[in-house]
Amino acid sequence: MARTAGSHSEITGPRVRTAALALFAQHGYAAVSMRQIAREVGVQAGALYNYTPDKQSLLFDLMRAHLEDLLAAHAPRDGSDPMAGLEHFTRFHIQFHAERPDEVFIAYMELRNLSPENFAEIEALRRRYEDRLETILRAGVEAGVFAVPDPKIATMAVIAMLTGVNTWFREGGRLSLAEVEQIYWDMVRKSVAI
Amino acid sequence: MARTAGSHSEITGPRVRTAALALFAQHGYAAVSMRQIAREVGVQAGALYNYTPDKQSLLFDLMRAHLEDLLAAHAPRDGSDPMAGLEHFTRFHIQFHAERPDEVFIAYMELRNLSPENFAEIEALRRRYEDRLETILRAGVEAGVFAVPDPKIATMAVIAMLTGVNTWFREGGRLSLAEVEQIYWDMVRKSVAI
DNA sequence: GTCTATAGACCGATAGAC
DNA sequence: GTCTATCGGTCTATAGAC
Repeated sequence: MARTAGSHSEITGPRVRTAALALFAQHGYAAVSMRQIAREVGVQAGALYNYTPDKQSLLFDLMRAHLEDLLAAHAPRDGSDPMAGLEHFTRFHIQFHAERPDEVFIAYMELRNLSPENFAEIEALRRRYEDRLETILRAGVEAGVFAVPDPKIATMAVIAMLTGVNTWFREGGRLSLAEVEQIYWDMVRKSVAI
Repeated sequence: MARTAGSHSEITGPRVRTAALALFAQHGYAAVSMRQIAREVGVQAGALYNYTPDKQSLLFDLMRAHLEDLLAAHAPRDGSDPMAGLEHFTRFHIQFHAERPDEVFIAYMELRNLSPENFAEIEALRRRYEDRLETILRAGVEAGVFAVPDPKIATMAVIAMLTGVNTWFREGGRLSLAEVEQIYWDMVRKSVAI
């Protein structure tokens, strides 16, 4: 929608990020121009630079916000048993990712478009999340309830399996998310079972 | 390397595809220019159009060739038992994908840069490959050796888990590919076990 | 088959008026 | 805070000489 001149800083800032998120997810960071983002927001291209120093920061901020949300939303519960921790992680991961397909897509697909410094920061955040699962698996091995020869590999295998839901799951399809969750939990549980 | 004028059609054609593959994998299709590809090959940009009608066809041909190689390399063995079929599929998938990281990366990451017609053709090829695994899983369920409530979902879960190897595996790392193969086969086997 | 040159268009980012 | 205008550069694809 076209817009006349005026002051809208509290509205326009979030709108810029929302538009960038949708466009980056659909066409890819490199294929999206600042002019396209501006058109979606309803401002001219130059006005975007009141909200971001450059295009790269726009991508970085979206990815960082997503991973910080992820870490904040998954509160690891210390002391609880590994099996309950693994079930909680599995169901949480599927739900959280299903609610944010665009953010997830960007966080996986646009890593190569980050500057080296930004890439390092994003990878560190992702690693912190992976460590949550690795910790659960190691605790389960020590407790004798999981049979996992290499917890690091098992962590990567489980996360890849769970994140894969986003490539095919669509709301209103053959299965509800709760059904999908149950099927994946059964597979995860068995895959690390004694 | 710079090149003087002359006839090199049998050499240059494959070199164009090789250069495009490496550059698309590293920087992404949208971020790579025809000039970059030409520079890598050692010709001027205009000469590329002797080998491809346009940039889109270059991407499409790389993805189609990869998926046709995949289907040709995985000969399904009819009549053999489901457990052997699943182990063969698992080990084959890991090996085949580990040998072609660039092709795999492109085939997953650049789908949105295909024209609608090309996308449909690529997706049909991928679907044919997924059907191979689904057939194995259904046979195992009928034979009573697998416990899989939804073979379609289990197919997606297993393939996502196996393809995930490519995101972290590096030759010469802590584990050999044979060790990785064994760990993943154990997890796949258990995840569909009774 | 490759070259040079170029068309027609788009890009990120900035300057200065309001 | 947004606008218009623009700089200096990029791009895909094509034309025509050799």
